[in-house]
Amino acid sequence: MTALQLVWFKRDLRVHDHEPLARAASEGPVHCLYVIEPSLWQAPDSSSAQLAFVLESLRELDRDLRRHGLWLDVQIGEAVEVLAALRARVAIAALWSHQETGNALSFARDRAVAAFCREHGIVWQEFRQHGVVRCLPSRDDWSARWLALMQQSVWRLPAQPQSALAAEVSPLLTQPTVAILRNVSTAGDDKPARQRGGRRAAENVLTSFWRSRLLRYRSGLSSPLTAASSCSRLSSYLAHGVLSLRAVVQGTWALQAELAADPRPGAAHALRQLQAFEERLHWHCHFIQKLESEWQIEQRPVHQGFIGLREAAFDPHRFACWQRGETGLPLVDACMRYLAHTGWLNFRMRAMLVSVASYQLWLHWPPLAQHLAREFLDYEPGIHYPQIQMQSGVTGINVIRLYDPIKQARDQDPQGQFVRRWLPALRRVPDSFLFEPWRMPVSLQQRCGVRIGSDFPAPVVDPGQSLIAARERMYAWRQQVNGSAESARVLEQHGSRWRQRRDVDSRRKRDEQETPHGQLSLQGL
DNA sequence: AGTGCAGTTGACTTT
DNA sequence: TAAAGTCAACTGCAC
Repeated sequence: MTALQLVWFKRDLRVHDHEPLARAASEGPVHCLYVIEPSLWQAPDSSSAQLAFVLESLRELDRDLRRHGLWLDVQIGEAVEVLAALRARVAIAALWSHQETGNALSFARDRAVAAFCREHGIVWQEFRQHGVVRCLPSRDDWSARWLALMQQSVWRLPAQPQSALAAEVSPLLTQPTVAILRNVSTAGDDKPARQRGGRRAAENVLTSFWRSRLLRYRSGLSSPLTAASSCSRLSSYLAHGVLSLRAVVQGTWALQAELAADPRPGAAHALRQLQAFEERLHWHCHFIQKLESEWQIEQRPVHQGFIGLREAAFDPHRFACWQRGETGLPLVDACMRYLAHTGWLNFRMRAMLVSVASYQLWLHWPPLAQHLAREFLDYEPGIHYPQIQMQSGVTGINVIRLYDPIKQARDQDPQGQFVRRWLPALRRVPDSFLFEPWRMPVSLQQRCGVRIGSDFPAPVVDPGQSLIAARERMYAWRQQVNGSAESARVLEQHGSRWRQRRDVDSRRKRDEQETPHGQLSLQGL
């Protein structure tokens, strides 16, 4: 019996550009494993829709592996138990996987696996798949590290990888992978319009973005009406690793190079869109790094001076209204229902949902984070928690952004198509009242066939007053923590160095203008 | 043709 | 990926 190279798939459900798989395959016979871990899928931040997306991706992963003479062994159980059972039957030469920046549960699971490996003398080889650095000493040279990783060439499987004999490994040999997947229940997948998992779907989305949708990227990003087709829509595929971030970055660079050499007038426009997109790929890793560097921020605020800000004031009724899309604020409710239906929402509207919950409704952020984690098909813990905390104003280092849902509606959905589509009760309300239907006189309500308070909820808070109150509370609180050692620590540990660099640049530019030197100073003589 | 003025736009600051 | 306010520059128009 030859010892096998065990490749453990987690949030990296692909064959292309898979470093652990490629390296393991050059070492000896490979066995590919995915573990459906009940403790993770029963956790309050995961949902059946996400599981269904993963199962769809596993099905295609198995198919792609079989094209290379390999196959995917899908096991159900806790990771350490599954590994122990495997080890009882076959010799494991090494465990190969990508590093994962997950939640506290997957972190604990990884520690248990590490202990198991140590105990049994199994070497666990982990590799980076994002521009995220374990045990990052300083944020200062982070961008350079990101660039270096993205510039490395993509990994390919050796031509003829050697598969570990299935008979040796699996007692379920008679049951092909697809049958196992079919038996996993996804009851409760309540998102009829969600994206489908799998490599084929991912490639189609990527291709349509690069071929055409790209051109409306910047202009269509903000409005919920256009975002679904203008945004890249890669997030779910990146979150589950169906696409490799590096491959997307390199594809973006290649297309940029092509466009830079293209003399046609449209090329410059396309190039600008791609630059905006590339910036966001950067931010992707910047945020994940925060959770990697400080895993505790899943539970407590990044800035500990914000402990106590909202906890005691938590109002379960307001929270339930927000969750169900029944706040009585039309754009907020429309967005929540759209999200429940599709598992996706564009960035600006996500920010608005969190802002309204955090400020107007004055809700503590962890319950918001948990609800949205389940709703987002593209839930990526490393992006999720830092983002929610930033939008709810407890990081202490970011500008407080208070969204006015009425202004957002007027800006992003001026004709009210989005609101009317997702809130049929308001379909006949005229534009002038659509975003503040509670202002309608009763006679008008009757004429539009909607009674505010029964057919459509009355607003759960006064949106104007609650916004003003929240602003006052936030600035008072910030005043109090300003200049504290904690503020300096957060900035040092998590702050983007981008702003700093720009400040230096603009200061240099200003200095050059004010005190001309060298040849420039001769110009006026 | 130049001036004054109201209204608009954009860059920047403040909360 | 805020919103509101300030200010200077600009625009169109009347005289």
